[in-house]
Amino acid sequence: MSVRHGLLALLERGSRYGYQLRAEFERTTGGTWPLNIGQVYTTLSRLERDGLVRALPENDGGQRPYEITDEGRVELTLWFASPIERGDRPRDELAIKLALALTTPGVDVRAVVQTQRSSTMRTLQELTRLKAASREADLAWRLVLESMVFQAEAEVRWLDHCESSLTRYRPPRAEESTVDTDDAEQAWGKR
Amino acid sequence: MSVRHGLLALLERGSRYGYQLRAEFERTTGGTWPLNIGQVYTTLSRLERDGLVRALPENDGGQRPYEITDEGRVELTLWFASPIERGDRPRDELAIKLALALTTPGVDVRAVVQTQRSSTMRTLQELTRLKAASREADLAWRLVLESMVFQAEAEVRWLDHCESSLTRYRPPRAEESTVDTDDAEQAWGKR
DNA sequence: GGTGCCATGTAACGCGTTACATGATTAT
DNA sequence: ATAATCATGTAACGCGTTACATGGCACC
Repeated sequence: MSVRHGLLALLERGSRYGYQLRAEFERTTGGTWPLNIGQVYTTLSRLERDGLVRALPENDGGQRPYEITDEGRVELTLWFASPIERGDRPRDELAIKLALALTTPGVDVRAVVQTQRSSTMRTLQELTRLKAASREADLAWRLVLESMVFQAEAEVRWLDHCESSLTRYRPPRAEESTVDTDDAEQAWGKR
Repeated sequence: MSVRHGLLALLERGSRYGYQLRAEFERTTGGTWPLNIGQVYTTLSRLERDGLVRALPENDGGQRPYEITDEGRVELTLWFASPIERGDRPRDELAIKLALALTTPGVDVRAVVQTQRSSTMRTLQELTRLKAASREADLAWRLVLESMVFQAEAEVRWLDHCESSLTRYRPPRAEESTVDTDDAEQAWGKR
């Protein structure tokens, strides 16, 4: 929903057409998340269908600007007023990968952790470089950048935490409960 | 791709059918990200189509187990071996929301930050509760939990950072560059 | 006999991405 | 002239979610 609401927010500043919307969206987020132009048009169509946006007549330059409707303003206000909850976020692929690596035979979990750590550290360096190059006037873009820095730092800390947990952890002996036979008939077959 | 690769990883432990896959997936991630059963079947179909998985004949119980193929094992190994890069991740809705809130007229950015902060703090409490209730044996689930804790903590720190930036920041006077007129003809019209 | 869980699917839709088609204007 | 950029769209596909349909089996 980021794009949908993002476009709505941009239209709250005044009427815009597709290409402008993409450019402004990418500008305020510093080009971090490039926005496909095709998606702008399809999203505008859906917004129009839902009555949150209204298409204006094509102007001299052959451009088709849109404006936000009152209903759109309500929706936008609601978006800004409601927090993003845990359930709204997409699955965390890294967490899932590590969780599964732990119980997949033949996977060197430590290697997975280390590879990710190196990659994230590189990202962190790149972010620092970008931060140094950013104009101090552009608050929005700086905050987005810093959001990514905070996240990357947290990820590194978590990866280190994972490693030390791996060291400490002794897997429970197969006395009971845990099952990792080849075919899972024991775990599920008889019930 | 989390689900696709996740299922592949589960099948590496041995042959499984749809319902089992969902249950195991949710178990190793502690039910944090519930997995729709419909998606399991469609994903299995695509995996089969791509030759990463093979359907086995229906068994006595009317179940249709799948097994991983050699090609599937290659794909899985690749997944574990390659880190998750910045470009792979989805857009961060919170960062986008805040960036846009900054330049949308009539939006109380401080209120947005505070609302989100409260929500994230509540999440953090909930996570602490869950952590206390978790069995120490289940390493995967604990690590997933802790990943979310680290992320939530980083988010709170970032929100605080945003607030203090807002306080410090004086928006650049409209002498030059910045444009926020109603219709954006000045910004784009003449070029 | 009904309720509920196990189990397998299908359909419809939204979001997101890539690629392609078509023109107009601008720059070299 | 032709190459690049601006600008608007369409098509196809993957992933994800919700809802619905169907059937078997167990339990009360």
